[in-house]
This record gives sequence, structure tokens and C-alpha cells, in this order.
Amino acid sequence: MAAKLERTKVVDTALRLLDETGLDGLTLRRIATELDVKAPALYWHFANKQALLDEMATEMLRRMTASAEPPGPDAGWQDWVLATCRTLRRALLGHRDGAKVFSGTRLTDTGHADRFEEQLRAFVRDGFSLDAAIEAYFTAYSFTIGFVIEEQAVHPLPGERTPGYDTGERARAMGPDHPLAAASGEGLFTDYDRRFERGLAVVVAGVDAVLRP
Amino acid sequence: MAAKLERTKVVDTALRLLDETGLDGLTLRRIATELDVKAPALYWHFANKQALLDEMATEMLRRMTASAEPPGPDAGWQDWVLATCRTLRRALLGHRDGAKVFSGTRLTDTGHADRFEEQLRAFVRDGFSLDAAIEAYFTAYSFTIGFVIEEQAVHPLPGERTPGYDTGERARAMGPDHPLAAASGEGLFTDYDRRFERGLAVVVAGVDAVLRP
DNA sequence: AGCATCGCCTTAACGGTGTTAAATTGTCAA
DNA sequence: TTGACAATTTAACACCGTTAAGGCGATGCT
Repeated sequence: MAAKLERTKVVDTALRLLDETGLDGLTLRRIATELDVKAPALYWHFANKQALLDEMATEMLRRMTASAEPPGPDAGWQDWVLATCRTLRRALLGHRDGAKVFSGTRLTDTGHADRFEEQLRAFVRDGFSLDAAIEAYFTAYSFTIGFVIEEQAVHPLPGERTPGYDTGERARAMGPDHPLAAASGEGLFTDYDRRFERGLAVVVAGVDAVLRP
Repeated sequence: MAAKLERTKVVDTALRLLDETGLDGLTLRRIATELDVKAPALYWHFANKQALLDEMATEMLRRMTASAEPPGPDAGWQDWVLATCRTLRRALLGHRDGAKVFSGTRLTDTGHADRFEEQLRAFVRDGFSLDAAIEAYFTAYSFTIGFVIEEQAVHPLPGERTPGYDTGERARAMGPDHPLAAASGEGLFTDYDRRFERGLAVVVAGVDAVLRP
């Protein structure tokens, strides 16, 4: 079982390096150096770089479901949607370019099936059809992915800020012909926590209005 | 002004090649060959590859706003949200990896400001505060981006289908312990048109319930 | 007409990338 | 002791984005 140990060690190192270098700077040679090994050695454990990236995304999801407590047994579908999306966002924000890594990969195992099943069951328990449950889940999921991708374009890591998103300069570029657009910079590039919660509330209210039986 | 003509020719060619090769296969040498030119010649027109990608994304947006008629003058905010998101989705679906190209770039001009301004005005005209308008817009925008990223993972181009998203195999992997998850493949990987419309309806209803004054 | 300038392109090269093939080491079993 | 096998190294390949230097043709100035 040394193989599996080594595999997870590679993934751990790669995830840690991801925060330092970003997705573009994450090369196999760099990962290998960090592990005191030459690059081709990684091909013993992974078929190619994409397989490693897939495993990284899967590991992110594993840690996410491991870290966050699921809602209690009497929780409604709303609680489950809120909990799932908040946890997903935190997991994506946990690594630089997390959303890009995640949305570009296919998961390598079904360890997340438990949570997914519970999420769907919460809907069905409250009267949703399976079809409506999937629709509701996927809508909230899509919103979360899209939101964090935009968020990480501005904040590569929590606390950091990508230079160039200057609201003042943006307002000037919009010119006097677009007063609303010019004034929107503040509302578009700040306060992502609050805005994510409001967006989530919008989605939940929408599901309640359109999909709830 | 032959320079500007050449610049747009490069962008046109790059966008056409994108459909054939995908984002990973889109190299400067390939683009240059297609233009009967050597790769370094591109550096006369663009500072680097990212600048070309930015211009490609901007051109996608330009074509999008040029192709789709805006709603009439008596259209409500709902019409504007629906029109904007539908048009955005079509623009992203118009090219292989369109959503990835788009979400990874910063726009190079303010040609889209007109539409954005009209979108916000539609909200404000119906009583929204600017803050609520931005929140509503960004929520719908995030949903659309996230949705199309997932969609293009399954359908790289309209009509094509990425191999490996087999619902049967997926159901088997989920096992008998996860009946809902196992049955969800059909609802997750098919019929994106209808599901996008339903998701959009959810978002609009949510905005109506949470953000409308 | 001659000469310099400038726009646009080419040639050559650099350091880096993912990936492969073959040779090499270390370890444990027969 | 020998052999099998896992795990890694060395060497190399084809390709990538990018830079430096120079060439070439058209334009404009004297």
C-alpha cells in the first residue's frame, strides 16, 4: 500500500504548491522537485497531468465533505442547499484558482455520492420530484461555480486582490454616457461574502417559487 | 489602418481555430501558420498570448450584442434578464471552450457598456435600487457562466458529446446505496436547453421575491 | 535621385513544458 | 544466488510562449 500513500502525498504537495504558484505555474517538474524526485517519476502514479488534476479536485471535495457538518436530520431542503453551496464555495476558495481546477476536471471517485444523495433526499422528503430536485440542485450549483470563478478573478486568495480592478479607472472608462455602469464597480468588485449570501437567498427563493410542489 | 484590419483578422482566425483545436490546442504557431505567417509576427499585433485571448473574448461579446436585438422600450426587467442571459449563453456556446475563454479573460474595451447600462436602467426603471440591480444582474450572470461551463464539459460543441458521461455506468458506480444519485444522471447530463430555461426562471422568480422593491 | 525612416515580418534562439523509452536501482522471494 | 518486480532516473523528443536581431519594402524628406 506504499503506492497509495505516495499517491496522496503527491496530491497533497500539488495542492499546497497550487496556492504558491497558481494553476499556470503548477508544473510537474516543480511538483517533483518538491517531492525530491524527478518529473517522470510522477508517471508511475498518474497516467498524465490531467489525472493528477482530477485527483486534486476530488481531494478538494473529499476534504470539503469531511470538514463541514451536514445539517441535522430535521433540516429542510433550504438548509441543505445553503449548507452545500456555502461549503462548496469555501472549498473552492481554499485554493488559488480552486474554481478553475474544479470546473475543469472530472471526479475520480464516488466519495461525494453520500452527500449528494442526502441533498436529493432532503428535497424529495419535502415533496419535490426527483426531476425538480435535480433542477434545483444544479441551479444552485451552477450559480456557486460561476460566482466563485468571478470572485477568484478578483481575489486569487482570500485577502489578496488582483491589481487592475480599480473601480475609479473603470468608472472613467465607462464615461458620462453610462452613469449606472460607471457607478457599479463598487457593487461588482467588493463584499463577496455578503453578495454570495444574497445570491443564494435569491436562488432559494426562486426554487421555492418555481420548483417547490 | 491596415494594422487594425490585420488585428481583427488574427482574432477571426483564432476564433475559428478554437472550434477545431480547443483551448489547449490553440497555439500561436498554429494560428500563425493559418495566416501564412511565422509565430513571432503575432507579437507585432499583440503584446502576448493573453492579450489575444482577451481580444477574442471581447470579440465574442461584440458579436453577441451585435447579433441579438435588445428588448423593446416597454420591456420589463425580467425581459432584460432573460434576453441578456440567453444571448450570453448562445455566445459562449458559439465556440468550443467558449465559457472557459470568456471567464478567464479581462475585456479590452467598453463596447459592452451600452448593453450593461440598458440592463441596469431596466432594473432602476422598475424601482430597483442600483445595488439591488447589480446583485440581481450578477446572480443571473454567475448562474449563466457556471451553467455553460458545466454544459460545455459535456457538449464541447453543440451536437458533439464528450465521451465518458455515460449515465448507465454512472448509475452503476453510485451503487444501490444511492438510488436518487444513481437515477440523477439522466437529469444532469441531458436537455440543457430546457434546464437552462428553468434555471433562469428560478433566478428571475428569486429576484422578484428577494430583491424587487 | 538618394537616403533615412518606419511598419511588418523572418530567422534564430532561449528556457521551459508534458511526455516517452530505456536503463537503473532497491527489495523481497524462491 | 538468482530473478522478478516496483519505483525511479537519465536522456531525449516535440512542442510551447517569448525575445533579440536583422531584413525588406514602402513612404517621405532633402
